[in-house]
Amino acid sequence: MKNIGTFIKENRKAAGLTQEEFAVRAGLGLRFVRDLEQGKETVRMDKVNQALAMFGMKAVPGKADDE
Amino acid sequence: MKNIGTFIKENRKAAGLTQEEFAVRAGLGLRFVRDLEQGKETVRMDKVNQALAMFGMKAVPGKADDE
DNA sequence: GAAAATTATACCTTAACGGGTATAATCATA
DNA sequence: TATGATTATACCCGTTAAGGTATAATTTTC
Repeated sequence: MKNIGTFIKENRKAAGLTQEEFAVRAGLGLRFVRDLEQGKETVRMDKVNQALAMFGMKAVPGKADDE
Repeated sequence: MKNIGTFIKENRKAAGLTQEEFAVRAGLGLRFVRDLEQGKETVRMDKVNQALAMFGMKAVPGKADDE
């Protein structure tokens, strides 16, 4: 499974949303959405889950070596 | 899939480690390990991944409705 | 049951995340 | 190319996570 930032970026685009639109709808700050999609690792999990929830997902444990 | 805190708690116990031993081996603070296992949602993702890495895992997107 | 070990909760300090804003860079479209 | 839209990077500040320590509660072991 791809990393979470990539997942958000791809699904956001597939939904036809800009980062700004996505941030507003998810109730997140634009800066956070950008940091997340940019692969920042020190983000807060509650915010990450708030973003993933837009696609019916959440952060769960997965094999680390899955591409 | 269970939430991450539960995953850590169960696997840590299965490995026969106390929270303190686990914290030391993972290079994490004892307080963080406790907060994580207690279900604290505002933890930082890099620390969560540091804990999951002890079992070859990392945080990935998963279906939100999986029990 | 008692004692020891483990875990949970509370207080304090330091470092940094998240948010806002501004500016630069990149991409899309004509 | 030019123009606009979108995304990336940088700065400042308030809030808070993380870690340490101490104490209480819980669990385990005898």
